[in-house]
Amino acid sequence: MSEASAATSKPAELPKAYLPSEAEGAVRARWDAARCFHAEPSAQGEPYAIFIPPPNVTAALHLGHAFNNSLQDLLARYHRMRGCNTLWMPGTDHAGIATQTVVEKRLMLQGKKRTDFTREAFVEKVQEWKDEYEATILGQLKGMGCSCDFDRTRFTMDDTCATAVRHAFFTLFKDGLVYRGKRLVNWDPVTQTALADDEVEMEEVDGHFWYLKYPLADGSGHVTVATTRPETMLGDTAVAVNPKDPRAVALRGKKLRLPIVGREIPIVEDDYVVMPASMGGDPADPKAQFATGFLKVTPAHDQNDWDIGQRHALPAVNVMAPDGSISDRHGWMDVSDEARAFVGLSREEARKRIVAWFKANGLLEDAKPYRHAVGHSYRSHVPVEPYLSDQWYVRVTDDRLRGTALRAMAGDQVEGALPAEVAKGPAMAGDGELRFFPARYAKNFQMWHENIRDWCISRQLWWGHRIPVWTKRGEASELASHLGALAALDSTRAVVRAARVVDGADVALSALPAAKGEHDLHVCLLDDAQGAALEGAGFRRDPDVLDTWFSSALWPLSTLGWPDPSRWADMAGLLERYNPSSVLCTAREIITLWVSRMVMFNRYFLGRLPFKHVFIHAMIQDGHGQKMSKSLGNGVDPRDIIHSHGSDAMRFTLVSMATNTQDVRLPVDIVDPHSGETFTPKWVTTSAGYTVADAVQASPKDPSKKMVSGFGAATGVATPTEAMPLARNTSARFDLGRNFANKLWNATRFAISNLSASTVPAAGGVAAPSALIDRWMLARLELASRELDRGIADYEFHRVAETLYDLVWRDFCDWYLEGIKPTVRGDAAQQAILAAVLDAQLRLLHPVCPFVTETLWDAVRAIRHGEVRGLALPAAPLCALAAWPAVDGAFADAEALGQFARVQALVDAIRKVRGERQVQPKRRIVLLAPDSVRALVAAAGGVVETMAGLERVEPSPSARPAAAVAIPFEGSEVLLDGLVDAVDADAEKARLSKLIAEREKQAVGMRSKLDNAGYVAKAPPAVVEETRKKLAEVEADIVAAKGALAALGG
RNA sequence: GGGCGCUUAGCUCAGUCGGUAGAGCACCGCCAUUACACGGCGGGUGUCGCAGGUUCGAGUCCUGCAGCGCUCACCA
Repeated sequence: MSEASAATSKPAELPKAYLPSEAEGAVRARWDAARCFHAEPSAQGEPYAIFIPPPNVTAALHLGHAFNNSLQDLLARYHRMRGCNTLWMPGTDHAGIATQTVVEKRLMLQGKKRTDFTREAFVEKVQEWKDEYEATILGQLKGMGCSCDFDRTRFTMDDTCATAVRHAFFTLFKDGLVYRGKRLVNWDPVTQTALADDEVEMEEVDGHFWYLKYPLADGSGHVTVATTRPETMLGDTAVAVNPKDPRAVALRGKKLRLPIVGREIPIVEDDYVVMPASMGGDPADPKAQFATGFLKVTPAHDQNDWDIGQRHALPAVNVMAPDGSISDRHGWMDVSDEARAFVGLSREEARKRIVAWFKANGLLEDAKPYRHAVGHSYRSHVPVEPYLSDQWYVRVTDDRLRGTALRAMAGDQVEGALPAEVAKGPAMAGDGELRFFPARYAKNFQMWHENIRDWCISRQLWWGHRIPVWTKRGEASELASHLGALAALDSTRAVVRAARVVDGADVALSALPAAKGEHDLHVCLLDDAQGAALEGAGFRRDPDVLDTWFSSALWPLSTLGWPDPSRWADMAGLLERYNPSSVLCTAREIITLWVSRMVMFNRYFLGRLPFKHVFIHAMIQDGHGQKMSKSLGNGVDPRDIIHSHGSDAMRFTLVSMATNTQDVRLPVDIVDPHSGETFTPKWVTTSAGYTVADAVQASPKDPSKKMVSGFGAATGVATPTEAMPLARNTSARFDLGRNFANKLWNATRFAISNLSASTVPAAGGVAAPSALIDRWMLARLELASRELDRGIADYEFHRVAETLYDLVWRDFCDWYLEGIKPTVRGDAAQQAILAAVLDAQLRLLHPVCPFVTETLWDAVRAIRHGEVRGLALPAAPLCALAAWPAVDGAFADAEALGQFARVQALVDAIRKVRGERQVQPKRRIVLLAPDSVRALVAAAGGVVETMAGLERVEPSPSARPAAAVAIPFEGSEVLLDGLVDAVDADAEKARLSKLIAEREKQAVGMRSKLDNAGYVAKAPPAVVEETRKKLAEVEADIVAAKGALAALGG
């Protein structure tokens, strides 16, 4: 920093209150201009890297993201200041299904749908949406002060990421870890796409158990099946019974006539079937309570039935169209006249009609209400349909994926032991190095991987990474004619595979010419170069796109230019330097969705962990205990809070809420745009049972004036207009941070005003502080800096906020600044210490409150007169670039801490009397005290006089002055004189009586302890001794107080 | 149903190795003291969810129960 620029920062320029809105923009501009946060792999320092969990581009960020990013920024700034070569990689996620859905919803408002456009035109529309929200999100991050390397901002569908995705898919395909399977998928009939297991949400639904009678084909009776989904009976291909069921023998070999359809279906025996409790089934199994012992088997519409079908070679009859309606065009051939009436019905309508049919035909035995959990699409919120279709899968159950993820876990965080087959897997760099904070979340990770199923990665969407596979279907012999041409393809850029259509099983290419039946010939291409030729030969590119998490899983690789950083500008060296990264900061639900997949992919593709630590933070809930989410629309825009309280205030408050036990509840208010008044909105309950702010709110000042709530705008229920503007949110919770930032501002302003008057240059620095209060302040600083280091290392961020709050407010403002007021202007050494403490404080605070500290930086640096030896605070042009304070352990001064604690206790005791007796603040009083107390007062160097409002200190007199008030202190009696002009004997008696009662209560507790032989014998001697000492003190206090009371004639 | 959390002041939350409970806000007094009213000084407030157990001693450890949240499973 130049002298000239220092001179321009005059203390007089600092306004009386910190105004974030005026400071933040300028600070951000200075950081950006200086490119403070740009990471260069060639630079010095231990690498410290964080990958942002890329926010999806469906909507703007809410406070949950602000929380997540405040913590990441804290970590990034702290480590940067500690000299680490720090990269915080920013970016956004394309969020395939979510983003496509919001755009489709927007089109619906215009009366259009996706299929009115070409694929390219629709993707163009989504792209526009993405551009808008990507800009909004990046702007929000900047507004929050995030120290991301924005030069390196990535998007999961940009060229760099797309290249990584393509390479990853190709590699997995080549290695046999991607396969095509005909399976039941979780099908969303509204968005008409497959969903991964974790995209399905279970919701409690009131349904029924229907008991349907299926007649035996030979007319000899019937069996009764129970079902909650009678509409699927159209696709039944068997009824199963447990072989142990006593009725099974008589039914062996018999057939049933499926009602409505007329299909003749077998009775199969399978021990999967639960027997009813009455037939010897386990009464503890809830299924045994309502099961009939006969299970209808619908392989095409139920996962378990599919498995039974596989075991008994049953056909699968799919009776539904992709939109969930009953259809005879997707695998159902034997439609009877009776059944035709149901074709075309929605699944809901079909259910009603089928139940009615059974009832009308005397085949409905019973119907019982039943509440159960049903899978719903996390996107469209309709029940998911198990649906038979061809999809692409990643074989994550392979040891190369699942096994490596489990072996990555820190040994001490593994519950029990890893499964034997996993434990014996090949060793690899990073094994045992993945650690979760808090540790309990390791279990989620472990359980997920131990029970993982193959991952369905194809999605029937238009927005996303298109699957790079070209397929031709036909008779094997016909397909074989292509083999020659395909063999000529460069094997490093193309992989060919063949699969039987009926079951998706792989077939060796060499066996294809001789194979019978329909086959698929799949060609996976690393790039599109050969695509046109394939299409010319009748191959068709797969229309589907990849699950969004496929690209997210590559984030720590793709953002660094994997597989070949050298092909991108300015990315050389990134991968080596910043992968593995240091920590991933995210929320619980992401452990399975994202953390798991990043670990598997990073280890598979690069042989390394993507990150060493996983920090899982709490969830931000609204005032009603509901998680803030983009889809619910109850999220609060961080820009609203920045507007009402400032960015630092928001950050400080969020950091203080980062405890590692509970989720955080944040009651939210609305700011009336008409009057500026803050009020509690009118709440309404949504159909799903959530409590949200009504979309349109009335001004509390003038109910005729309306406004749109954040919920209204986020859900599109109401559109803001000039007359009905969007109302910002706010929350009184952020007052904490705002007050804190303002306190720091004013303390610094005041300190500067004391220092700028000084002309004393301190050459060589202050050797060792001599005044108690200076020694104490530096000891507190030393303690705080260690506490901050610990809090950050343990990811216990609320401790960081608490430590900073106590340091600045309690120690620095309440005691240090007040205590040195009389002396600092004339004491050069103290000035140097004050200036150094100010400087150090800004640095310690910077990771949490970057804007206010940066705003004060120049002014504080300008008044530094000299160094305090042992407190290294090297100059830096910006606080963001300053070094973390190196506080010498020699400042840890237990004696000063102990002695100052006594000073504080004495001052508190005097103030308490002053407060109770309502002594005017300006009034100086007299302290009459024994030698030990006067020695303490003297050692404090005037601090007691200043803080307690003492005029003078005198020895204890032999006779108590008439107007004096006695207070017990450390077991001796201290008198205060001159409190009031005339003593109020009654008030004084009351005060003393209360004090005696308090002390008696304490004494009783301690005596009963000491009277307990067990306590004295078994408790640690130091604890017993401490109790004795305290009791003696308390008893002395009582004697003193009683003496004073007696002197008053009480 | 399995698993993981949580239940502490009116509110939002801390509470480390077991030693008689803390913070911020809110509330009540007093204070326009020349850093800050986004402030200062002082004040009251608790069957630590319930019931047992271990221990000289339990908010803290153990068991059971209740309620809340998340998560996995469940469409017989």
